[in-house]
Amino acid sequence: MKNNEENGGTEQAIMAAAEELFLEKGYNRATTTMIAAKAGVTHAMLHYYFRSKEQIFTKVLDKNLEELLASFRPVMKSGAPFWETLESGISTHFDYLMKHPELPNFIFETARYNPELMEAYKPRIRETLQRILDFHIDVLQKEMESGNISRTDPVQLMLDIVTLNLSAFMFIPTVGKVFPEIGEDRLEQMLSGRKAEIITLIKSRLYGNSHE
Amino acid sequence: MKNNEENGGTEQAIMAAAEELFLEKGYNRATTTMIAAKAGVTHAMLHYYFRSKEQIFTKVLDKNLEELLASFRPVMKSGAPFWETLESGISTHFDYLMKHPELPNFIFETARYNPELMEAYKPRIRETLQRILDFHIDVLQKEMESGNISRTDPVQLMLDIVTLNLSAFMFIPTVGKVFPEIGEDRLEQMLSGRKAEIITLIKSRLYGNSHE
DNA sequence: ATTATCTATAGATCTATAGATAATGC
DNA sequence: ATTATCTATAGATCTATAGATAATGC
Repeated sequence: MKNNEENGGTEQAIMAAAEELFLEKGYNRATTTMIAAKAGVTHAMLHYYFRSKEQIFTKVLDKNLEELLASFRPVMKSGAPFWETLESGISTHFDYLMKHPELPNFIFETARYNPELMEAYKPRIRETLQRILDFHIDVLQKEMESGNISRTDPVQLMLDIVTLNLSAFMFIPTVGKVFPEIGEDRLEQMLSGRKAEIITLIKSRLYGNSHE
Repeated sequence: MKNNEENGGTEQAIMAAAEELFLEKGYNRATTTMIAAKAGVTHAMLHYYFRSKEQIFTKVLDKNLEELLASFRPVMKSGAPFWETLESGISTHFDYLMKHPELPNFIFETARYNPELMEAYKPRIRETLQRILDFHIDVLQKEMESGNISRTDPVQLMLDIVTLNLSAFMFIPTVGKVFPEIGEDRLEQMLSGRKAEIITLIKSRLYGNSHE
């Protein structure tokens, strides 16, 4: 009996099922039993290929955390004028999340309820966040000194951007869970409307706006 | 053997323990075993007084959801000029959450992973949110027409305010769980810094600001 | 007699492993 | 001989209840 051709092998089938369930339910609520069922394999197979639930989860987390960190990177492609750079950063970040809408909640859930599973990634997370912060502190400082933008605490500004972007993807689908009658379409609309709104919000925070 | 004088009776002790654990861990992760242990009573007592885990949870949810909905109400004490009203609304809402920092995450967690437990509350939630929205649509419309504020989609503006306020209380403590070395003080600072920042943000969104 | 408590246990479910069995690659 | 799979089962843990026992209020 070999591998299980269709889904690219048993191991891949397990990984795929695990990823889907972990992203949807988080570490504690997604059981190995459910994962096996969804992958269409016997329960014992999970342990044959991965030894433990924690190890499967770690593989899933690894991949997805890497993706979330990557979503912050394009923010820092520099060269262009300040606002253009920042705007395209926010925009790229938002678009990235649009393609992985479950990402913010998955990482949040893990960070909050299973922080020990993130231990190994702490240095890399730290480093990424620090780098982003340093980059922006610098640029913001210069812009503020030349009077181009309002005075702001860089940490707070980063929190503005990050929490606005992330929470869009956390809250809107959750509202949909409690009120399914709102309809996918309407929720989609609200979500994609967020992007322009967030950019406008940050722009007027920095530059003011003249009642357009 | 009567009641268990100290903690105001066994029933109260169970409720208190249950509330603490449900708020911290959510419905699924807080087990009846843990609740009994924390309350210092035998496990059977939970079922003697409340019959089921679900019923204990419902009592906790009931109380806390009521509080969250109440946190939206003061936003609508009207009479004063538009911006004063809105600002005091945001501020009051933020202060309210400051006193119940676990509230946003608790309700979010329940809505996302146990929406069926919120069924009974849907009408009241709907109604509260609708009322707030209607109120603001009205006032915003007027202000926009007289050219006092920038053109905005009221739903998006409400999302701005609500997600900014709620996510402050969800993300900052969670960052603290992954990086305990940041320290309570620093986190407290970031959190209370949010309030002024959020108000400034919304104000400049509506009125612009002249680089102060 | 009623109310409160404890002990013991049922029945589900979850993670994990041991050991038998079948297929594949030499 | 190695690799993959299945069956069966161990051992934890979780929610829930039955039934015995003790305290309280008449």
